[in-house]
Amino acid sequence: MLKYVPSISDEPIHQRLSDLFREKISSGDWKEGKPLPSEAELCTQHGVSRGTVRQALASLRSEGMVTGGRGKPPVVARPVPSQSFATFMSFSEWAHSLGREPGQRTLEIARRPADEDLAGKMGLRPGEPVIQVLRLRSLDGNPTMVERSNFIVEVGNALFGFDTDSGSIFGYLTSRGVDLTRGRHVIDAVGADATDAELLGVEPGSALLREHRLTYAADGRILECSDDRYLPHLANFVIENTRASRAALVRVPLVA
Amino acid sequence: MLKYVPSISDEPIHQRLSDLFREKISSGDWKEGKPLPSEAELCTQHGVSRGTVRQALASLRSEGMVTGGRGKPPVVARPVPSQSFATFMSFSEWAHSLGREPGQRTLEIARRPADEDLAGKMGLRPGEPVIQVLRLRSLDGNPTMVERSNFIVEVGNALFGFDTDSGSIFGYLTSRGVDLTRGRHVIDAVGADATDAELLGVEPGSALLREHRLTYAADGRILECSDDRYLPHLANFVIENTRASRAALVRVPLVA
DNA sequence: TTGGTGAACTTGTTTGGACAAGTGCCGTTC
DNA sequence: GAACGGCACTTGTCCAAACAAGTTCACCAA
Repeated sequence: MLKYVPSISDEPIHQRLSDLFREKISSGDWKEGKPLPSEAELCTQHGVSRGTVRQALASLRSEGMVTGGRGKPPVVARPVPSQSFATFMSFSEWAHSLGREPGQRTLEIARRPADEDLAGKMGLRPGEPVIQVLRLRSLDGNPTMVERSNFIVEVGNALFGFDTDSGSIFGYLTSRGVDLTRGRHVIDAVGADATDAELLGVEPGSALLREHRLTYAADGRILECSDDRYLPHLANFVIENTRASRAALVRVPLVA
Repeated sequence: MLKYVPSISDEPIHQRLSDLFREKISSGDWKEGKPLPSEAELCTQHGVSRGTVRQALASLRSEGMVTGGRGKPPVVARPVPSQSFATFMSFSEWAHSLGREPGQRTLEIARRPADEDLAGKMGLRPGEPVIQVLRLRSLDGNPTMVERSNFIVEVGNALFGFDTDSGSIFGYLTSRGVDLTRGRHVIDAVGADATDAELLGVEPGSALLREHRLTYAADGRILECSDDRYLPHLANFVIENTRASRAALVRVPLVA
């Protein structure tokens, strides 16, 4: 088997391929609604076996970017790629991926005991200390989101050595070796409280889009619990699902 | 290869396996946080090859129900399975899957020309007629959501022969052969207007969670455009993502 | 007791082959 | 010209094998 470029990267082939395919789609090289090359063609083009090509395509399928069926060639369904873990977890990463400039103004960073509600969510004993950060995030200078984050001490203490006005907490923590691996996001709506209203420049009680997030480490510990409130006319959430592929999104009821 | 039960079903093996695994998890047979049997064990248990078992597990992985890594046994990450297409698309299906009783009161069903905004969203010419349905949906008798649906005439006309107070429009349409295959959902927040406020029993301007949906046919035509507004303390949306698996959810900005 | 080595086991990656099932096209036939 | 049949091509499914890479745990040595 002949490899044209003996890649330096140690990423598995199927992952490099799916990244390549994603890029071909987002760059418009493979156009929406148009069929992409057959599996056999992709095999010979990249010098890999069909299993590997299928593995790469399966990744795109599960994201809803590609559809297709038996006999029919696969078709580009959605030109907008789904977002990587980092892009979805980090406001800064997200902004950069859009070519926008993220901004942040830290209003408070404090260490205080968790109240009962927060302790319950984070699996701590009530009164155990957490590091709380309150920031106003902006896109190209426009206030967009109020971010309230709570970190466990072990993680949060590292933040006192970081200028939270300088950029991404997510990026800083990962560069420090904190292994954020999983996020659980609950999306609902909430009326702006006095703080939200003042920071975002809206009337108190205005509808805000809230993303309530729990961030887990690889071993299952909860590292962070946050409450992000977006101006709904500046950002929202999109999901696609099809009969063939289940969406990872779930609509849940809340018991009264 | 020996099959214990030569199944009558013509579903592919990997799909039957993934359904079985999903059921084992939701029934508590495989408990959250506990490792599940090794791939080799599952192979011998079900008399299939490793590739097939991995294909079944990949399905669960992409839904975030199972995690794992090289060397480590796969672990049940989330006991709540993701929702099928029907469960996520249909309020009635959703309620039933939770063991709750869905309710609906039709306030209006009308045929009128689409305004410019709606026509743009649905890819129609302004003034082309659509069928509009306004319903109040409830869970166990409690008002939960205001549903505003717009159907293209071809689909909507079938609704005049259906009692929209009797149950699921989604279910009725699919039973009539309408091929709803894809949904695009935009989630944001909105203040309650006068109608919402009265129906849901809240103050005008209260924050509501809005799901704005476009439903597509297999050939890509838009069949339905809806605006569902939930009481945020009664229902919301949850998504999980990990470093390994991209989520199908995307956070998008709105240009000012 | 502690530390390190290594074997056994696990999952991840990749290849190759075979068959089933669906689509599209071309040519034949009526 | 239209309908039919068959062929080429495509994707879906399934199997078997081999190696790479990480984890776990028992065993042995210091």
